[in-house]
Amino acid sequence: MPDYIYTLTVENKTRPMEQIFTLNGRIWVETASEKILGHGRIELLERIHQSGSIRQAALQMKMSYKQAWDLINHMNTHFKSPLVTSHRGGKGGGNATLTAEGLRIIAEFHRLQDKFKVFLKENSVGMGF
Amino acid sequence: MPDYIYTLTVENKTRPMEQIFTLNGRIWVETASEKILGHGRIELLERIHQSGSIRQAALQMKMSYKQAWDLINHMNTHFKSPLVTSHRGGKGGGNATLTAEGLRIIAEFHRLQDKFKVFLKENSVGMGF
DNA sequence: ATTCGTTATACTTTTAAAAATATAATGATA
DNA sequence: TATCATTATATTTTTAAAAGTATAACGAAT
Repeated sequence: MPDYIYTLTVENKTRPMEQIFTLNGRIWVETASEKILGHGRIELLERIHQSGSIRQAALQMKMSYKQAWDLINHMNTHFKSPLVTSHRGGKGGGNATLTAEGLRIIAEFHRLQDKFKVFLKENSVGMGF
Repeated sequence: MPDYIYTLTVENKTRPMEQIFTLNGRIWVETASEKILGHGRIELLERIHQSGSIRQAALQMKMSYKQAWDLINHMNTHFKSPLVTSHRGGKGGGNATLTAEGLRIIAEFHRLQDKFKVFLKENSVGMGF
């Protein structure tokens, strides 16, 4: 910087001059004791749907196969009927597909999620922060 | 159990017969890169307000003093003005009090939280799960 | 001046969650 | 019947977050 230019720095290191605060959040489905369904599980279901494989879905989400399997198993045993059916052996080594109930659950969650997005947007503007 | 009593168990271990699913969620305030304010921090502010002490607030929440201090410091440096002022030494060893801005932020967050509670209740009934 | 309980800060240890690893089971296909 | 990639499951290792520990600074009250 040439020495005939002078600057006055008003902001400081720890508190940037302009910060944009937004309202964000998460919704999920739970019982009295545990979480049943949320963001991550829905994405997992969707990736299983498009790949036909638990392993591929897990890889795409950088999640261990074990974790993916545990989540699916948990959902399958906590909804009235399973959301995912899987088979091992055969062509490709095995496969996993969504049940009609699984697809319905995804759609239902998206419906809620869309309403929630509207809520967040509406309440983000004019926040007193 | 006497042997003349017979029982028929219909539910199974992994899937209790009747499960009540409810919608739950959390909201918070964030910038593009980090969380600024949520549930826990609001509770911390409130407990500092009523106890006049960071240490007591932390103890009540079973949180380490360090964690409490870090959270407060983070808030103080990320809002336009500090939410908490603190002093060491003197009567009682030191103290912490909320600023007017701190009290305003609590009220503002509660306002949002109340609206969110309504949202959750409205969308919990008739959920397709 | 000494005591006291708290604030402020650095450093170490614990803990729980997630990932990684290992291995058996499976069934279509070549 | 040998191969293959995957499902299913147990066990071990890694990791990051939180808690715990230690210590200095502080100032009112005695």
